Amino acid sequence: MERNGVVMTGTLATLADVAARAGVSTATVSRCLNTPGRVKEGTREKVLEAVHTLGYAPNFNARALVARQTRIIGAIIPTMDNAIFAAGLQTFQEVLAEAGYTLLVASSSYKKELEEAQIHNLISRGADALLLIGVDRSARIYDFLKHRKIPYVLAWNYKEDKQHSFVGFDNAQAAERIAIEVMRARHRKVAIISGITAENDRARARLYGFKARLRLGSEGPLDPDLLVECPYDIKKAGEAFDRLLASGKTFTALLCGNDVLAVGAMLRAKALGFELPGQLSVTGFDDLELSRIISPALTTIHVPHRKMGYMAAKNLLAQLEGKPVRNCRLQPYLIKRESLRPLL
Amino acid sequence: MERNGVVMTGTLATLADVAARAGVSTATVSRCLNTPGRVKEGTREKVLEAVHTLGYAPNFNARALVARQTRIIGAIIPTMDNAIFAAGLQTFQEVLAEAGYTLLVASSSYKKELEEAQIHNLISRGADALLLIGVDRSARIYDFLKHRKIPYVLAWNYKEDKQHSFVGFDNAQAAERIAIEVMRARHRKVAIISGITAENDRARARLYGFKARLRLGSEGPLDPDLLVECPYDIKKAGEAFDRLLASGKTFTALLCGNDVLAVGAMLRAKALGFELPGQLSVTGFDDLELSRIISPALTTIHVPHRKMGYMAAKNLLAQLEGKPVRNCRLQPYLIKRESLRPLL
DNA sequence: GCGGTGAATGTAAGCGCTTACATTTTATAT
DNA sequence: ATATAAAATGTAAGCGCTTACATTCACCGC
Repeated sequence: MERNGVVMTGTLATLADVAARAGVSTATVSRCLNTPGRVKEGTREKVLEAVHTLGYAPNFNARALVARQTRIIGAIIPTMDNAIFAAGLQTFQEVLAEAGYTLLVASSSYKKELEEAQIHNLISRGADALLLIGVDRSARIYDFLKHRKIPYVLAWNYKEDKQHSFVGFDNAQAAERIAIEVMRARHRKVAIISGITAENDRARARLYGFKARLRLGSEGPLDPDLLVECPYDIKKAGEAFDRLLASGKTFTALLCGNDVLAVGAMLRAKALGFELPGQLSVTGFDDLELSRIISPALTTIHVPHRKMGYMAAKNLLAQLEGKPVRNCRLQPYLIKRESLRPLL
Repeated sequence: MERNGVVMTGTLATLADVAARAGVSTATVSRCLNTPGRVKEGTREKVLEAVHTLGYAPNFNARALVARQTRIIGAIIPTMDNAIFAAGLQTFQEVLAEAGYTLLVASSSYKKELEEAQIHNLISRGADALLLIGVDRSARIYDFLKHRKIPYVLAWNYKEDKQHSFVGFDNAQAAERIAIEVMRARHRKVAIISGITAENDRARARLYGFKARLRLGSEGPLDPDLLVECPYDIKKAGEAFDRLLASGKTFTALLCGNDVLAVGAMLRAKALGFELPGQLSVTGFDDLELSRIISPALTTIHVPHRKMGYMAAKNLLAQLEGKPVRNCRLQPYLIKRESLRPLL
């Protein structure tokens, strides 16, 4: 029974089947596949021929069991639902693929316990290394990783901390940068839509940066009515904007912890008849594609997504090869577009 | 040596270690973990205690080797780089996770050979089932899948074809639907920006639908100068728009094979000073978030992303349980927004 | 032709787990 | 109490592969 040159047997071809058909031992077949240089030309041909006619594909699980590595790298991202992590992850994956690694992606929905479960899952599945977002997780997890000697890199955040491998940037500082810009534009009544800070160290750092600078620029601390937290979701951000309005307090600028939030708020504001940026200035964070699409185009903080993905992959690869690695501090920068207008 | 209640040994805890510590056999430990109902209360406690203090995590590779299933489901999508597949995949993943499966995502960059390699890779890694996009791939691949009895579902397309499991929709028909709308709006000079048709059956079907209806509405076939193909990328779509303009031919409406293309073209058109939709009507396809953000908001075809992800997951799960499955034909529909304006 | 050498190949152990089957313990009926 | 069935547990084979080590082969100089 043969189709497309592949012998169709009831059961799957194994190394032993290939060996039998090629008239060699399983060891030779294995070498043929993994270290072709170590088998004689003629033998190799016989084996490859057998591999081909039997439609043999190696069983990675068996291989992983003995070789103690899977060449799988796991990534746990908070969400696949919006574009925040897409570009970086794509680059990350490309670099890994080039090095013969496969990326296994899981998402934690911004939940700590879920993330811990996912980490265990990926490790149990034999992930050789891990990409994690942010640094804020229990010591138990880091102990576990250290115990099992699993290389990992923390992205989207940066700390002067030799304990972990960081490939990221200082969220608080970048947030301050944009807050400075808002103050320079003479806005003094400023509202904030932040990401949910409870389980997200980046959101927390950004909010911290916003507040720190706002406090300097205006008199006294931020009015709690002018701060709302909201998941990174366009529709929810619109509702958050409504809540801000409902407080009855006025504000001339709106600082958002992320472009998705900014876009959601702007869409809602426009629907309510606000004239942007004349009546209200809005700023974002992350420089997603969205920010160039919305009108007025969003003033935001550019985050080097692709570079971050690239550096994270390189860092992990280096760790896996036992090479020394250095933390990588990326530099986000302000992008001025039209959504922030100076107050007269 | 103990930290956080986890005994730190030089080497990793195995089933046998747990068994030894709990004073039972490996079989009991295994049952404890997989079919807890089959071990006595007291024993279970001893075992769980040992699992916990040893920081034991099962080795899925070993388990997969003997159990002949990994509870991994592979998905190969053309790109992770833009939002097209994100929402559907997120839902897909959620449904799978609930059923105890892990999603392994790979991307093919719209390249057929790369996709084939990825399929082999995922199967070698023990994927129990596969999610594939579109139907257009070599018979060799389908033979391979059939030979290895790997359940798979094809999404984003639909054919009356009992040979494969489809969860998708008729791209050509939906494309016709929007073309009809453009004709109704009395546009007769229409240009098209299509996705790259060579390796993408959805793009091909959409283009086919556009052309079929345009031919009916106007006299004679489409002017080849008014058709360009372009990858799903905002910037490249802007360049495609430039090429259309460079032909010197006039057109009052622009049909795009995807929202990303439409947005790219609109951004470029706006930058060139076009007034939209007064001077030019544009339509998209897919109803990505982008389409509500751009101004004027995009008239497009809504594709039920989440439902598709949900149904694809359910279909695969059913196949894995040996239940009978039916193809699922989703119904996309026209969404009228502002980017298409009737000609006077 | 011979021993010596390195290359090519073979032999077989064992990676960590599940599970069929065997054995022991416990519960139930008489 | 005893026989019997059912529940709990143990024993051990083996999943498909890699690799240390043993063996065989091919070829060299003398």
